[in-house]
Amino acid sequence: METRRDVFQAIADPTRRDIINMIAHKSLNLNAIADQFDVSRQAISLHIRILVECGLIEIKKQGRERICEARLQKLAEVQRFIQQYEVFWNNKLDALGEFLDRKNTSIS
Amino acid sequence: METRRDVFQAIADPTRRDIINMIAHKSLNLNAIADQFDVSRQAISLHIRILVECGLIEIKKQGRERICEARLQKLAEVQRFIQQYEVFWNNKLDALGEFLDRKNTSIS
DNA sequence: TTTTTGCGCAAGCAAATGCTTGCATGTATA
DNA sequence: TATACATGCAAGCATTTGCTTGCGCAAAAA
Repeated sequence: METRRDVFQAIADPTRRDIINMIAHKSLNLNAIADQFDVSRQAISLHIRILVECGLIEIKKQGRERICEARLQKLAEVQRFIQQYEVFWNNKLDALGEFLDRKNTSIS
Repeated sequence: METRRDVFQAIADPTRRDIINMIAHKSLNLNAIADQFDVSRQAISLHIRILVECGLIEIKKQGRERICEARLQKLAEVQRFIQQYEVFWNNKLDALGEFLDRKNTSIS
């Protein structure tokens, strides 16, 4: 049912973006992450599960700890989506963008 | 209450990403957009409202029609988030990435 | 071995999300 | 003017989301 875990949805939540930020350069265990937030450990655990399910985090068991490591390659999918529209805010192509804009104000 | 309309959340929904795709190069009125989907016109209307609220779409009234134009500059915010992690999947920096990865497997 | 620590599981809940149908209204068109 | 079209508004509803608390269990520490 909830196989809808895609990366776009995963990064939609600000807490999850914070978690990504937190472990991007330094892997942390679950409780160390949860300590940084005001919400309960369990809430963070659920966020992490979502990140795991969509491939943005990998968990390595180490004794009783779960070390969360960032696997951010999946963000490339989002980048691909964004990049195709980069033309619309990129300075060097602003002229083109506005041109297309004006050209299509009226529908066919 | 629902001023939580941020761009990340807006693009989390596949239908809304489709809408963005649809009007990126060609502005369309609301019904023309809704016709492309299986869901009701009203459902699409709500999606468009969300896109308007976060600044990704601008509506120009034209007679009885509402022309939806893409204003994708706001996507730059997402790009900024993504770009800081580009190093983690960029080939030329893979070595560095893996190095940092290994280095931080154990928490401090 | 007893206790503490790290974490998962499960139930419960309020709010948000995505969708629908029905009705209202302004704007073109016949 | 009567009618068809483009759209908004509102109510209702099922599902998902984000969160909480309480319990259980295995691993580490005392």
